[in-house]
Amino acid sequence: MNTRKLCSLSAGSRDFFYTSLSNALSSVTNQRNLRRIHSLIITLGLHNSVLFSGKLISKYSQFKDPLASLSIFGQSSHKKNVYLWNTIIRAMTHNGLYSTALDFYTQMRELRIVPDNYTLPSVINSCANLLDFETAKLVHDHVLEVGFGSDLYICNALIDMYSRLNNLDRARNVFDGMSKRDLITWNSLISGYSSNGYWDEALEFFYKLRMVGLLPDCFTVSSVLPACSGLMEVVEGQLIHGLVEKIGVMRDVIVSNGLLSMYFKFDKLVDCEKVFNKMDVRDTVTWNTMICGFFNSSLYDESIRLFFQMVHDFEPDTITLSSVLQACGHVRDLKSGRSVHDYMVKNRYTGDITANNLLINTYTKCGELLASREVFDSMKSRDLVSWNSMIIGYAENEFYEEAIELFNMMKMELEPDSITYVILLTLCTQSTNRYFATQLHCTLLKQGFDSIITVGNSLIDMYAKVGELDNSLEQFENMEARDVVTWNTIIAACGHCEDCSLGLRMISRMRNKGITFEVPTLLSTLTLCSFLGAKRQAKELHGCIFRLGFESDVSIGNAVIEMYSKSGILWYSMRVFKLMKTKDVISWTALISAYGMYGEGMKALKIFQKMKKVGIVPDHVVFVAILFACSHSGLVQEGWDCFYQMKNDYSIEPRKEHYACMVDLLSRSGLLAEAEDFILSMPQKPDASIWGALLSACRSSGDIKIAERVSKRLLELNSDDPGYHVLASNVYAALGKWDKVKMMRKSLRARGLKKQPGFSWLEIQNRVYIFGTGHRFFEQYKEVHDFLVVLSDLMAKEGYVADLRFALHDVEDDEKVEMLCGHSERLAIAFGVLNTEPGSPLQIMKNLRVCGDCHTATKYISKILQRVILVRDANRFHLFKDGTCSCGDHW
DNA sequence: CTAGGGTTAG
Repeated sequence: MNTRKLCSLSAGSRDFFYTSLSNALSSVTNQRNLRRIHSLIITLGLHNSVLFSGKLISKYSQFKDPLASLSIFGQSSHKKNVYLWNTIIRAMTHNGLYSTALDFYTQMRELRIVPDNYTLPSVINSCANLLDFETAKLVHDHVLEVGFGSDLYICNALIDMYSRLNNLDRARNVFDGMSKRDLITWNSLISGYSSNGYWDEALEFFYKLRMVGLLPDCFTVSSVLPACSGLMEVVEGQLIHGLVEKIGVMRDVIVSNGLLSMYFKFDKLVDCEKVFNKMDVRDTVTWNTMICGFFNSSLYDESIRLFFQMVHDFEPDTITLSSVLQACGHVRDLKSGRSVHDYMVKNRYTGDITANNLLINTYTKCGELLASREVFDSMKSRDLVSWNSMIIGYAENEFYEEAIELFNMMKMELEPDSITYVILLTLCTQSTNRYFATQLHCTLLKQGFDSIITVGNSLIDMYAKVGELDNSLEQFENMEARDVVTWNTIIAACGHCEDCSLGLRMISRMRNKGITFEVPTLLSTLTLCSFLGAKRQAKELHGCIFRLGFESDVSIGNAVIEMYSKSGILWYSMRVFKLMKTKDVISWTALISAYGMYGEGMKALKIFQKMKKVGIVPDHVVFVAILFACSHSGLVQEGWDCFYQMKNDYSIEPRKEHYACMVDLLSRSGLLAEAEDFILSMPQKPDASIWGALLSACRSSGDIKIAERVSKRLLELNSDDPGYHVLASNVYAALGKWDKVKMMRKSLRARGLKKQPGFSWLEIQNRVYIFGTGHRFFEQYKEVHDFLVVLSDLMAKEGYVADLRFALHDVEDDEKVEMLCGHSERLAIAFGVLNTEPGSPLQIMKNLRVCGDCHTATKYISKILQRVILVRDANRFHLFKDGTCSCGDHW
């Protein structure tokens, strides 16, 4: 029928069409038909009717066309009534235009029109979505004012609103004031408690609900399940699971997803599988929960496998992709990572920033930096995380300059955040670019990032790791706010810089502030105690660990093993190792290192065999320990075996530490030429630590020719570590080339590099006494000096001749002897002998390596005085007994 | 119900 015909109809017929149109409007199912009816209404001139305007407004809003609704409302301005106002408010809320809805509500109030009980829930809902607490209170007052205070729907909406505004007291008040409640009332309150983390209350009301005889539905259950997880109430969770099966909401996907998530939180993977297999309807969230759950349970391969199973008949979303990419990165599964990437490209998922950021991350972890960069460059828009991820990629793969370059590029596009600075400060601890560290510190000060605690913590750590404890300390003292990590970091800093007394002071300051010790606190404290090597302190700390209940922590156990071994009680290390319930590769490494330090290479090898037998896969660190052990026991063949085993059986590329150990092993065993060839065959450029290892061995073996050649190489590297300069300068001193020595001293001073001063210390009756080389001002100095003179005579009679090559100054020979006698370890030994019972063992600690002459002298002293002397130097233990040393001169 | 970057520790 055409329009013309319609217009010429009689009044009765018009009534008929009026009703038909109204019915058609109510039952319209798509937007196209709605538009047709709309134009018909206009043609018929019925658009001024309040009824049709209202119906059109709500229909357009149903089909998500709020602009159409708005224009109809605007056009009928001359005769708006309550009905239209209500309709437009509901329409706006329904389409998420909450502030517009509230504007209409305000206008309505100004016109003194009261919304009906169907519209007020919409108004309340808008307040909730806008998180507008002030308006929320006004609306609530208005509700009470107009007498809707006990309306079920309105009260339900109010509870929901206050829950979302995180004001559970008000939600609870509304709940308590209601005379009639339905399941939605209960669900709103329970979900409010649950989503705001009030687990106890959520469970409490769940039980109350059951007591009043109501049957929970899928919404109730999915609200209360997180509360079970949150409270770690596995039994409650299982009970609810049982209930769910009984009342039959099991078929609901949301409920099953909730059960899955709960069982994953309790690590009940078997139950997860059961629930998953029972589900006949699954959705994307189901798969995401599975993939993410396996990831969180460290079953990365399983989560990758599930992804490829999922894509057969399900479309993943960006959350799925993010989860699976994380898993790929974790296990460095480049192949799967690439497949996921391919999938993303083929299915046009490449616009998601998060997924791309994770792609960068995955490729980075697999060492595929070019691929990371390709993703980074291909991104249409990048956020902070993109830049930070790419910088981390460069930093983790030791491309420090590239990381810095990217940071400079980043600054042109957007403001770095505190995390960027933390990343770069961490980079500074590894890179040797000290200039950049200063620059970075200045920039972050200018931007005010020094007030962010994590940045401050990273500054403390950075300065300590480049050896500038003073700067760490200054940063620490200047901080206005500190957290537990700050304290842990400053204590660790003292450990890195070997300042025990400062470390111990920091620990007591921390305790006085009432800050709770954490695992890292104790780990740092253990490191300090290991360095100190004092038996009493070591045992006290171990007791403290028991009292605090940290004894079962694996990393703590590992550090305790190290502490006892470095304190000269290897037996305790073994006992702690045996008592540990779980041991990781680090525990075994700690024990192997311990035996290595005592020169027990064969035992270390046996432990290594046992470790492999119980199924622990060796990592690169344990190979450092085993090579170190071989080198300190002169086990050349065994060392080579391990070196090749590492490459061939475990595909671990040797790092410079491994090369340094091998060079050490070869050169200590007198194979200097072989060691030099080995260095020249290295795939990487040998650094100072490698040449340094050869040089120190040359010195003890007395091969001056190679020594001079190696010194030259070492100096060419121009390392910042003063130790190597001192080593080279000692070679020239031994050669008598004093001009060169002087020149080097000068250049060291000019560059501000200071040789670490030598210190020795020992513990007598719970007190630690420290001696520095050439120290004269301590109690009993005269007695010690006189005793050393007497001792020299006795030693001379036994055949001792001072090895003047170890006196490092250009002075007369008798003065050189005098200087050697002033070496800190000799002072400590003499002091120890004078202050302990004759015949009792002595234990001396030294921060540097023991000098050759002192080593010989100590052998004589142990024989003449019949004392067992245990000396721990920077590298290992020497047990002097009756004129010999346990190191067999391999040191 | 599910998602991305950082500090302390061998």
